[in-house]
Amino acid sequence: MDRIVLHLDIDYFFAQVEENDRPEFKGKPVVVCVYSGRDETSGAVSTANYEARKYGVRAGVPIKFAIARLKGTNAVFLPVRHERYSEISQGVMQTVSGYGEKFGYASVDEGALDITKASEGDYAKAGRLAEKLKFEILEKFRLTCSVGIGPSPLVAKIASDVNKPNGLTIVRPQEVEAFLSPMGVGKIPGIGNKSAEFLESGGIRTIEDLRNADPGMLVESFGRKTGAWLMNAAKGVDESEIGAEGGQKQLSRIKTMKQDTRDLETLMRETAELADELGAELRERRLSYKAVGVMLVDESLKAYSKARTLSHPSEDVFELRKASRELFAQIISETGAQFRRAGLRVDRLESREGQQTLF
DNA sequence: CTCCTGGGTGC
DNA sequence: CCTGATCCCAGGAG
Repeated sequence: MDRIVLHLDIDYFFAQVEENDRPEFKGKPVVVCVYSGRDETSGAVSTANYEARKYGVRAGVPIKFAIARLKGTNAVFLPVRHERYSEISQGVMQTVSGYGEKFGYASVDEGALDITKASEGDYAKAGRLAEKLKFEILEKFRLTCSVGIGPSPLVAKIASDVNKPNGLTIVRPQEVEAFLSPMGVGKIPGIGNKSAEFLESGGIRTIEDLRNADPGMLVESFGRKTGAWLMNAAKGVDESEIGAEGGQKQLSRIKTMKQDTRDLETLMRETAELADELGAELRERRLSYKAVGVMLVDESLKAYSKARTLSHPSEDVFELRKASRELFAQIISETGAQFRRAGLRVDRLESREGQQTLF
């Protein structure tokens, strides 16, 4: 039996949760923000509802830009509440996972489900399953979502994206080529702005163009692995198994500082809390780390990073502080830049004694 | 092969 | 005007 995959994406997730928690926000532009604290309105938009999107306010735009665009409207600006979204996400994804065999958590608002058996290989039945799932999520969580169904995780994900919000798009195997052909190459997950621009500069605009592109050129430009992925993706081919993801590999925290600095002690002070947070999370989840990394971003937003592998796995915050001090000092000595943002990372995580599974 | 850095992604 | 978190890959050095 050929595989059938369902991909689900909760619509404008963070903003939709805020609308549910504060029904008086419904109908207004809602902008969920990550405030950096540098000044009152510095930061970026995390999620905006559709009312706000009408004004060009989308994820990633500066908050100041959003304020300017929404001036004169009754827009609501809210800070992100990750714990709240995460709690709801777990409930939704639990519901989703009950509808199929294998489930994969793609992100806080996205999941993929293998429904080959649940649908008996029948797309009509798969569609009815999706309708039922959407209804249950609406009833239980008052959330709308967009669903795609297709013969591979890739096609299902792209399908979930074409009809939003509250969409359901089914792409049968014999329809895959016609479905993908006219789309821009940027619809393929993994092809962002940079890669799309590069491809377009070579005359490759649509997925059909990509399918007919020279494989040698793709491998030369993108490397062996990504080149091969692109050639397969253009045909909708994606053999990856759902739910095969390993445990978490890294944890990181980065913050924007009120003042630019290149002083080591200031950087240590600014990142002390980040180290504590990472330490707490390691403890809670019973993880140890085998490498430490630091990140700095200068005034022109250029990124610097350094990392070091430890001789033994550690679970200790002091070890993290000590290593980060040395890494920060190295970057400072190698450049004259003033830094705007500073961050810490613990890497190559492993489950501590007790063989608890990670997820 | 392992480690490290930088770049890209995507939300 | 410019957030924060994660993963993946390429390519160079050792």
